[in-house]
Amino acid sequence: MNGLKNFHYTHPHPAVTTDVVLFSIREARLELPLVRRTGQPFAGMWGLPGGFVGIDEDLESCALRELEHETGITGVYLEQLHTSGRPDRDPRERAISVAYCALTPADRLQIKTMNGEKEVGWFALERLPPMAFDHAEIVTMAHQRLVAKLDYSTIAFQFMPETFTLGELQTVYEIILREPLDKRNFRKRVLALDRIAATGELRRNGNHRPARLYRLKFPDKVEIIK
Amino acid sequence: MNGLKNFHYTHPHPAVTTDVVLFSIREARLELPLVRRTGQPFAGMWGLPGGFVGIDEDLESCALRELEHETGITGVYLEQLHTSGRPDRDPRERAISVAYCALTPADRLQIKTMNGEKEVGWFALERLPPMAFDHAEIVTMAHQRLVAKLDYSTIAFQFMPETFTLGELQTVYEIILREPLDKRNFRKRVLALDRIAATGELRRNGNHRPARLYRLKFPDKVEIIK
DNA sequence: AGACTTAGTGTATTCCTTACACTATGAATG
DNA sequence: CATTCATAGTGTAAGGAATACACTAAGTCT
Repeated sequence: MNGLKNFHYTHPHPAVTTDVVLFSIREARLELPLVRRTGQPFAGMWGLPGGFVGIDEDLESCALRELEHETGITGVYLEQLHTSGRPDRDPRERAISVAYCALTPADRLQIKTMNGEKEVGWFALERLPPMAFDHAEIVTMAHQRLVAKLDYSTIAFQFMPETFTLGELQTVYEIILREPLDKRNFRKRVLALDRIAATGELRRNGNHRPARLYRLKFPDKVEIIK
Repeated sequence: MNGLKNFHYTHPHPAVTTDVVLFSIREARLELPLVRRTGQPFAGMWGLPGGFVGIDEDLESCALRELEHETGITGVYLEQLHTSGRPDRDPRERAISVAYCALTPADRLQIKTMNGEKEVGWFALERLPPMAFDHAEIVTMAHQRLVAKLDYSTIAFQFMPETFTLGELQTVYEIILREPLDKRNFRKRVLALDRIAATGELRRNGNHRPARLYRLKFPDKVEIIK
């Protein structure tokens, strides 16, 4: 805390923050974590996880640090989304927010929720609460980006756990696109990408034929396709 | 100038700048304007037009203002590109740059070059000089974005003057893509977009049949296509 | 009048996308 | 142990989109 120090500039500098829209697929919905704000402004309201950029801190590091600090979530896929700088977006002082879009498989969550002092809530994209600042706009932008990237990149693979079935992968696409897909065409297309490989293992769940398990060939890479 | 004033904060704030990569097609090349730096750091080197964001100034306004101030160019198409914030990118102080990608037809230029004190130079994308800060990286990103957007948006139309021929439009595409296109297929595709309309006028230049002139139906709109 | 230069036009083929229905396999049930 | 149940897994035909390709049109220049 620098509460007692002062920093001087010959011209005024804006505050810079990062904010993260972290998507995950939970309970067959596209959901994201929001943090209950404790201080002013917008105290008590929900907002994106984020905070001020350290003076020697990279923007991505800041986004990841604040995400971990406020939600306990680490190891996500992260890409820069947009920088919002409307002069009136923060009533206290000029604040510029560099927004990031992040994706993570649902099985990486819940390891350490409620580690900070702040309340964290998961919200379905369809049922978002009123949000602080211009965070609603940022979420909209992130969603548009996600949908757009679905069909020219391998971004959806970032929702998948270590191993997964083709049925599960198809379900992820269907949830994001909000429409059913043809099973045979989906498999044909996704296998033709040559980005996933069968592990040789099977998954046995319900009273039905077991499904082959697959894994990503390049787990952390999101590629432009076609 | 605020040389005598001081601004105080309880925690350090970064400086925020905007930088603009403005593409235009000149002499059958993709070119962009750079500004000779006068002050430190990188004095004497070339850099993107840009500068500090005013404390009550929108980011886009800043980009447009600095572009006009340093190069005299106005009325361009502008879209946000990327925000660079590596802590060491400016040797003086922490500086975060919001980069914009801009496009303009060549006939809007040269109206008032050299209006400021700074030297402005146009450089072919293939023959860029050494550049200040991380501006070379920013230009690379802008170029990648432009090429990518060529085939899923109507962005290339932003290079065209009020009226133009299909041959000129095809040449623009060929310059950016660095490959020749089939004339009949190009016309079929571009007319099918239904974004340009014949004016009814003809253009007579050389010793050959005159070409029909077209204009954009929605001059300022860049749309996602297909 | 003839040569030159770019404008302007249509069709056949190939490739990709889409639509579509049945068999396979293990679990659960009685 | 036979039957039911639920999801896994597979191929082909038709339609639509992208591609390859060559000649005529019209005005200028000599």
